[in-house]
Amino acid sequence: MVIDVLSNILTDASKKLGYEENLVVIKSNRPNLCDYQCDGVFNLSKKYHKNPITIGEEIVEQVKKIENFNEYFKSIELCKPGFINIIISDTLINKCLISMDTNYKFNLKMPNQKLTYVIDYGGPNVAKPLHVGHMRPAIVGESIKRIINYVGHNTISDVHLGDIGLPIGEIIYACIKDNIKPNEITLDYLNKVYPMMSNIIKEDEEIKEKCSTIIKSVQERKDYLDYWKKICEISVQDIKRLYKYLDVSFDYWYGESDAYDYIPKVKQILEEKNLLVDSNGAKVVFINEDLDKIKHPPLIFEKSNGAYLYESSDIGTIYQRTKDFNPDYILYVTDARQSLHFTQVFRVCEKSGISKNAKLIHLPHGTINGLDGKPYKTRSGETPKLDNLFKEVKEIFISKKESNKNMKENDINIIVNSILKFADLQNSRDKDYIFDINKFSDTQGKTGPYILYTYLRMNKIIEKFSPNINNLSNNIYNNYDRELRIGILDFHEYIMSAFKTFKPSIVADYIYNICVLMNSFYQNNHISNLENKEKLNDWVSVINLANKIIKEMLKLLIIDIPTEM
RNA sequence: GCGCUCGUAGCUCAGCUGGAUAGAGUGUUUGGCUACGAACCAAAAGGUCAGGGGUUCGAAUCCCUUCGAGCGCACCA
Repeated sequence: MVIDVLSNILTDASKKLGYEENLVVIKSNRPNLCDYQCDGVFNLSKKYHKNPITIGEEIVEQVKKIENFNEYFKSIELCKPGFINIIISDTLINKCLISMDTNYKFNLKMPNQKLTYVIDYGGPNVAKPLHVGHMRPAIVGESIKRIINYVGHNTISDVHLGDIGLPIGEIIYACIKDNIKPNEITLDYLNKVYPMMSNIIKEDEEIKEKCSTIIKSVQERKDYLDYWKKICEISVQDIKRLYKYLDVSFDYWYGESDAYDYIPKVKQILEEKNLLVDSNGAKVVFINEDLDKIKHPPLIFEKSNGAYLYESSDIGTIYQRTKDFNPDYILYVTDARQSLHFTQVFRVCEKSGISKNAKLIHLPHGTINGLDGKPYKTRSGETPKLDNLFKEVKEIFISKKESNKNMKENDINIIVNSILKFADLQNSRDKDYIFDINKFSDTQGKTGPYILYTYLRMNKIIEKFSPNINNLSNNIYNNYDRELRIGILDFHEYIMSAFKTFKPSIVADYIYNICVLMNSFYQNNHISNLENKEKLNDWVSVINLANKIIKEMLKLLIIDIPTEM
């Protein structure tokens, strides 16, 4: 908002001087010198073969000539090699604050055209119990979905269950061997049997072949369907329970199995386009383009035994999504290790026209590793379960303070959620990280509880005085005050940047910055016993606006606010 | 072998479409609750941005290269 205003003023000034280039203003990286800076003079200097100091001074002089200069600027000057340093006026700051507080979504500009984003995240396999590694794609995906919605676009979310792969075959095999009937299957049994089968299969090719045959009959809807349905039912129930705890929700609970209905159609399209090639008995699609510098391996569409793989079902899913939803984008939030897979799938869809107008984007997230730096593996059987994680963090939190023992159950759950989510979402989504229970139960410093604590302590004052932003005066009283007000104005850049990069960590950064500024302001200015009523209303209004923003931004990180803590 | 990702403070990480003196948290040291919530605030110390070269007015950021780490490469998902 402020950045746009300033950029426009500077660009206008340079155009008046005959320079054809947009000047971009950014937040200052030398806050002791100025609020905002413009580095564009160097480009102009190169383009017009003039000394940057000369050009910079021309532009500064031109800006000083504008009408109402004082409404926008406290000062503008050229520094050393050619930076334009800007200190904005208190009037501008306060005007922006009022317009943020009184407009929809803090005066965030809504897009001219509403686009549709299909977003695929979560993707748990119904055969395997949820472990701590499943939390990441779930909350990263959910957060990205909420950010896209917030900036004004449509989203359609699909959990895309892994419900028809080899692991299910393994479980059905085990059921038959253990003489367990479909209605006798329990969650405990499922949790136990998969790691066991997984180990057996590694050693025994013959059993693996049998499991493979079983799942093929399921894929063809020929046999074992009662087992399959029961396993899915039990597992999905538990997955829903855990997602509910995380407040992660989906518009569709489709699975890979739903894509199987579209595989014949997809196969037909690929055949018509002559893309399907026989290779060692399997049917594959070669995806290399002439211009490629690197060789991509072909995608296997159909196994030599006639069964399909998740490559095939993913293509089927894209066919279904473009047909049913006609999206502008399809986003996949999955582990970074799948990036080759998606390169292959996307290329096949683009080559064959199956993806229509939809842009296909893989948003990889890093792997969650154990303390040894290696990814958790379900098959080892040692992976910490999600349930245990919740329980452990909760216990640690309660033990932190005597008074925590008396907190309401719901408040504790909210805070535990904030601990987990803020710890996770403040990391760049595409980097691996080491899962450390101590890190995940921290309540001091850059953590969820710090944010919530800040919000609640500010809220006490706000409730006491019911501020009115429309009566905001033109004054700013000290540096703590000014830094807070300017910090709030960063809102639009942060939210748009989070949207453009699909990175929740940028939202987390903004929230944290505001909280730091508020705490600093709070601790260095005493508010509630001010005798100057105008000053009192000014300060409480600013805090109130900040708190309103924090509340909405926390929603984007799937974090609620407790009644007390 | 081919490819992808990465290497920033003791530890965990921001910053990467190039900008001025590289930032947080944590840990360490110190100060602050008879003023609105100390899960807080104020301050100090802590860096050859893995090494080397290049591009340029300017490089943690872009290019090349060496070293180191992780991951992926045909019928698992």
